Amino acid sequence: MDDFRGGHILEEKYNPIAIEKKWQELWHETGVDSIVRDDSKKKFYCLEMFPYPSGKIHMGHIRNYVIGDVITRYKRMRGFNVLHPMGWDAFGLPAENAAILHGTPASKWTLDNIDYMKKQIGKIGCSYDWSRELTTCTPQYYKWNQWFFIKMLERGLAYKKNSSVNWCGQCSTVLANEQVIEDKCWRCDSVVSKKELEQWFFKITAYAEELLAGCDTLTGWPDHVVAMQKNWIGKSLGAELDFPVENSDIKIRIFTTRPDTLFGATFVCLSPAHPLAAFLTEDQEGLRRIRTEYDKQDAATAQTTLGMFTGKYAVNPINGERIPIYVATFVLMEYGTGAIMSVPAHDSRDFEFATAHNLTIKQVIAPPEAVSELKPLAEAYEGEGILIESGDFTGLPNKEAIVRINEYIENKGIGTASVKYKLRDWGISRQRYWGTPIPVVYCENCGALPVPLDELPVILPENIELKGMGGSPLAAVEGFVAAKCPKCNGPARRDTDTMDTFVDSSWYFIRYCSKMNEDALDKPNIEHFMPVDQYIGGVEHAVLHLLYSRFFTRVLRDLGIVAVEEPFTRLLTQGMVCKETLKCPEHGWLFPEEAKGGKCSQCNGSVERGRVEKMSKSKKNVVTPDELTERYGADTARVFSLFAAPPEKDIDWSDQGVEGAYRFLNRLWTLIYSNIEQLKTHRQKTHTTGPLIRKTHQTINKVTQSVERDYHFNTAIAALMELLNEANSFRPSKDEDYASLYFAVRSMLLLLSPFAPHICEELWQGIGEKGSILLHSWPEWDEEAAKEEEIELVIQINGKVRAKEKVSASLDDDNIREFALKNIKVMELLAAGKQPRQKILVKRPGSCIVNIVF
RNA sequence: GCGAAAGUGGCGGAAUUGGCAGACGCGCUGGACUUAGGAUCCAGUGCCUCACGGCAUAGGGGUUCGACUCCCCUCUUUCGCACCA
Repeated sequence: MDDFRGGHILEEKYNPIAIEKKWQELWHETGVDSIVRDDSKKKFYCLEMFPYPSGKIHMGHIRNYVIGDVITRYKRMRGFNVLHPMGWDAFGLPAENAAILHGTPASKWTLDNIDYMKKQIGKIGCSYDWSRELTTCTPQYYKWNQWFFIKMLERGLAYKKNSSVNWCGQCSTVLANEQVIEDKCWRCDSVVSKKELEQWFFKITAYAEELLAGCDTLTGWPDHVVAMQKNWIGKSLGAELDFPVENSDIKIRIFTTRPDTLFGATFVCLSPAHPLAAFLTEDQEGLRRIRTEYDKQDAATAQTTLGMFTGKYAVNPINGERIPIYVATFVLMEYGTGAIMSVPAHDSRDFEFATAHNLTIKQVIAPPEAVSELKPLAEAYEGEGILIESGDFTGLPNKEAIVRINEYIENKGIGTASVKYKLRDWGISRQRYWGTPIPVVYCENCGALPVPLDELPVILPENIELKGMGGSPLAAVEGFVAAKCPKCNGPARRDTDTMDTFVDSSWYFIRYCSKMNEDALDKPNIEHFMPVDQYIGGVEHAVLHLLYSRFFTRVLRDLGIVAVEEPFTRLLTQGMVCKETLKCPEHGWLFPEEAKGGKCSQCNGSVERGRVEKMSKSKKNVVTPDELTERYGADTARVFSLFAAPPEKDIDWSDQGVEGAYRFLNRLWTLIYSNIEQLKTHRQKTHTTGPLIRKTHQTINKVTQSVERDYHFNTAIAALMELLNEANSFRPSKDEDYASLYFAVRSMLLLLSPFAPHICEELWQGIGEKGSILLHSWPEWDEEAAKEEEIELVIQINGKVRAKEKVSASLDDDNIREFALKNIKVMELLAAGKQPRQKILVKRPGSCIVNIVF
């Protein structure tokens, strides 16, 4: 700790590059910047979404990590024992693509990238506990993916079923969704088709209800993210009913959310993929055409009225009516039962279909105000109403009818109340190389068997040649595929698929609770640190990653590993980093240096200023962290990105804004440097009162409130700028003035240190404080010292501001009102004979308002 | 189409529970110091008006002594979902 003994000499000029390097090294060497577990303090777990090691850190990462770092440093100064880890989401397709295209082994590519990115992260001065650094592509990590897989298999939460994948016939390989570009293969440009493969699934639907109910406990999450989760789970209440097929003992089971409209069902629709479709349809050729359309349709291309009559009729079980059975492409096999009853009068899709096919439309719900006079419907009526032409249920409000009809069908044995979810089970098989091997072997005699737990991990072979042809790359690796059956010891072969990388990120926050040299699932560690108190990341993970993590946490809870059910108490979804784009009508997007003087450097044509868009290489509006830290230093980069907007909003990158942040730090430096001797001398003197002391207390208050209230760092920094402005215009002459200045400067450094740690540490040492500023506690404000002696009295007449005057803060309410009445403008009105009807007084900190109403 | 969020100066953005709209920064204007300034410092800067004053928080209405804030309608933008029966 000798390095923090004070007596440090400041350079005249602020030199961020030198001081940042110095302190980063010193903090690292002395361990000041890493936080060790200390059970005497309250824990705080602050986590940023770990990066995929794509090669370089970009501004989005920087923003994410800086927000997390500020929270970490702030909470630490407030006396918390903060867990703040970092790691690498290291499995994934880009590494595999690099291997296919350039022959670089995926592991080397990944580890090299991690090396480089770790250096970049170090340069922005974030304080991580690197003893917990994890890399998901290491066997030590993915072993546990396999372990969880087997545990889930044992509990029936992992199972195999057929599912379709994107298939490129030309390359004879499976494609991930992101490798399919406009229905074509990313490499050979040939058309992609669907292929059925047997794949592994995790039964997330078993937790659907719990995940949905848990949404209501996520009070620390942004509302829209919770809404997206609920919407994704998509619960709907309804009923399942059997519609018998005429002249047969076959029944068609349908799902509906509107049993109240049962009397209005005028036809039944089957999905083209429904097993009964082929069985019932007379025109097989026609069905085949529709099936082809159905298979290739997606949300954008779907036709709403494509379908055909099967030639058969069904019986409406509630009234015995004979209604036709259709096949329709708008009915999805994956949802509900793959068959519906169509009620064209009360469902817009059914209405459209019925109109196109000339089918009966029978109204059974009337709007409450129009029961007596019904007109033919021009569109489906989907609102509330009263049942009509519905047998014994006629006259009931439809809400009530749902309940009564559900009871009726259950009693009659023709149906049952039913709950459906949009949420599907999570398919985790990937026909890919760079991922966690699925720990299953197939024996000819014994079938599919999990690898015994004590044989884990199943190691992913490295340095294999990837050609990008054929099915799963691992299938071509002889040494990997060959295995022994754990049951009969006979020859067996391994599953050659790997797991979805979302598996890796579904529990990494639990792994961090223990150091890398400790047991991965150490219960006391997990119990101590979980849940994550503050999670920070992009909205793009609002559904999948967060939902999978919530699912995994519950599975791990059921396995006795975790005690909590929700992994993330508070969630902050930070906005994107955007920048203005520049475009030449001839040459497209331009770099700023190609558009000097508003002219395109190639054709000299005038440049259009494009929209402000998310930074991306293709739009040529990227600022790299490297150029920024080399030019201005990390502290400037940090201050700008925090000052530009509150964290949840997008920020608009501006080079001039960065300059502004840099100037702010320079002004701070200059203020301290130019008063350094007096500051050092008056360090010990107790300060007195005065405007600067008062402003300092107010600033401590303001900064603390801004941080506490939703991490609004932009207003916190603004308050510090105000204090600096006031300190700059303060002209000290007496000893006590310098003592005041010292107090202001010292507080300012403490308050600014989470935002700009390097410069604050340098100046802290410069003014002769002892010990690292990082270990200092957050300053407290004194309510009394922050109070103004004089307050501003705003005088309103009929709600309009007419005058402002300074009055003593000690005046009581009546005195203030009296004072306001003596105002010249008020007097004029009084003299004119008007009588005030009301005198409303509002007190605010530092000011008060009197509204005189005539 | 459905759902959610948002709309404030030339720009990014401020404004506890309804209580001085525009904090702070950028930009711009003028000045100082300079051989010079794209450095630094000082002053000014919502709009209209010579001024008194008036008008301003997407637009329109309402509640209120008082509305960026609450209520109703309209417009625009962004995001999510998109045949989920």
